Amino acid sequence: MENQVLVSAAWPYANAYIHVGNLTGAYLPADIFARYQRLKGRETLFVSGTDAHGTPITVRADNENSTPELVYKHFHDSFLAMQKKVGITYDLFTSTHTENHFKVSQDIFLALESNGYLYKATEKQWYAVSQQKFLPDRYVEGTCYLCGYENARSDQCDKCGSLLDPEKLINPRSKIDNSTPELRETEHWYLDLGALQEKVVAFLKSREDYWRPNVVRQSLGQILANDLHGRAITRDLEWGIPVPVQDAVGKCLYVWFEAVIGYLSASIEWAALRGEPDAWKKWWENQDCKSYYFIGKDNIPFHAIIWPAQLSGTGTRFGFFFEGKDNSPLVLPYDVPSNEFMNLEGQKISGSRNWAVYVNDFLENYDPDPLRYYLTVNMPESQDTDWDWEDFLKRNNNELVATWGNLANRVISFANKHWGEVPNPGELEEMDLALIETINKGFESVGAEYESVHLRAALGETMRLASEVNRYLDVTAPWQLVKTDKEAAGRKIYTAIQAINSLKILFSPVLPFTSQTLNEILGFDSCIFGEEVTESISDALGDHNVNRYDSSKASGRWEPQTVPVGQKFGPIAPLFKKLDPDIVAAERAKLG
RNA sequence: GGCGAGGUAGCUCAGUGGCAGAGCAGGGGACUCAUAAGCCCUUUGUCGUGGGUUCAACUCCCACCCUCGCCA
Repeated sequence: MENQVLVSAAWPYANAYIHVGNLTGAYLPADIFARYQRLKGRETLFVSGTDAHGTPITVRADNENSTPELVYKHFHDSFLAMQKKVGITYDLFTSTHTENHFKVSQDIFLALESNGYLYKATEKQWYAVSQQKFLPDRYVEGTCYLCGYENARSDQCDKCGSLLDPEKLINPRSKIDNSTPELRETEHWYLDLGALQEKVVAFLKSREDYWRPNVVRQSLGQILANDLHGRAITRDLEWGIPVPVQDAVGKCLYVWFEAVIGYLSASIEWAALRGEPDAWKKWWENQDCKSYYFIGKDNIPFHAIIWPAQLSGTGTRFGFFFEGKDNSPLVLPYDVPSNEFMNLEGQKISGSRNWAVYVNDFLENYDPDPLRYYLTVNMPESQDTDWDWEDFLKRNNNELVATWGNLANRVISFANKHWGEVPNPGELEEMDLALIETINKGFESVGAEYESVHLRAALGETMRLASEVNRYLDVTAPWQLVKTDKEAAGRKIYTAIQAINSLKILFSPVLPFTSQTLNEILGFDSCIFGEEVTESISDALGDHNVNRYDSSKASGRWEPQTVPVGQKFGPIAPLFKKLDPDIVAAERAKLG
């Protein structure tokens, strides 16, 4: 079986904090999937980073009297902190504002150009004479030529919702100094998507049978209905990656073009940081490697159409520019398991209306595993779902605490009270062997769900197995047996402990923190997973902080587990907290 | 306007050409190791609307309505 798996998650944009919808849309499913792959023993590379460039960041910097670099770093650092707290274990989480990413992006540009997939064209853009520079569309406001709204952006009217042709805007004015801009011609590079259409369609069709229908059907339908057309990949901007051509003064790569290249550049940076600069090729030049892109539905066209087009168009020329010799073709996405959206209390999540639950805020008051549990059990895998505080409370108290946390607690407390260690079972009986067999089979049944990226189903199956153990206890009633036949009672408790010990691994992709706690309660000093570490890296662009996954102590394996007879327990404590119903009203009051 | 997703139990959501499902909520019961948790039993549905294909449609086809997204 193939052994390399590339797991990647969408690159968060550096002008907003991460909320629960972002987390469940892309970062959490990617992490759960990566953890599962690591437990399976596959060589897993899980990368992402901050999307640092583009106009919205420049706008924010101007509004805050700051600089784009400071704005991006502020949010980037908040992402790094969030990831550690909620347990998103990237092998590398970097940013697009690195020397490495600049070079890789520029080399992809050059490779596409060398293969004939770029062309130049002239268009008209608003130019601020007062500042002697071109203005991005959203820097220009004026009167909407469709509805007459006076504060429309040049590319979109917020009043009537229409996308606008910037050139037709009435009474244009610069948002910077209210001066009147003029239209000037400017030359830009275009990616010739039309010439790549055939490759993209073939790519999508070859994956049609196993991709989620909302991803592949929309993409194919869109292309077949409208055909792909050339798309500008450069802008007149200062904050971004310079176009690697002599006469391209003041021009940068458009963010949509360079951000997706981050998947490749982050893999290359990861290899370099590891001291094995060619190691990334095991994932990118190895056609047996399966690459998964976890994204929200807003990102589907970029990952299902444009990124495959960029990779196809690059062919073997990237290596030529990057290191002086042609590369083997780069691996196209194996799957793009896009999620839909999570709403909040029935309404769309919106930062500007304060209708959001931010991950960092949530973790001030609650633990990460209950968050991961609720977001997984309610993950928008096939349609939009809703975050509802009352539902969160109930699922925490009635499912996570009651079924799984209580199971672990009741068994271990009972064992500790009567034996003070894992009891000797004597000879196991049919019922005991049957339970162990049921749980052991879980590594296949739950694993099968993970293999096909059905995370909700995987968790549901795991919970069902936990219920099996609760049922076993109820039937065997060791609390009665212990009064008459202590060895028989020990046999039941020994069996339940073995089951719980395996469930610890089965739950661990979703609940890594409490699985580790349980590991220690059961008397082990090993670590199931590695650890996320923040480091500062210096390059020609300055410093950037990254998160890296240190797997040196990770020893968890996706296989049936055994606790030795006589093993002493660690400090015993409940895995989860039961929450007070009052939090529902309190949390709802914070919204809006 | 074009493309696509969704409309299933009070709630959140699975599912499928062959007797409508899970969890939660509601009702009843036996137990007591455990975070008053767990276990057993149990009620509820015009499967968006109207047609069609079929021995059989929630499922396939057509039209329509509603919600959401993408593109123009």
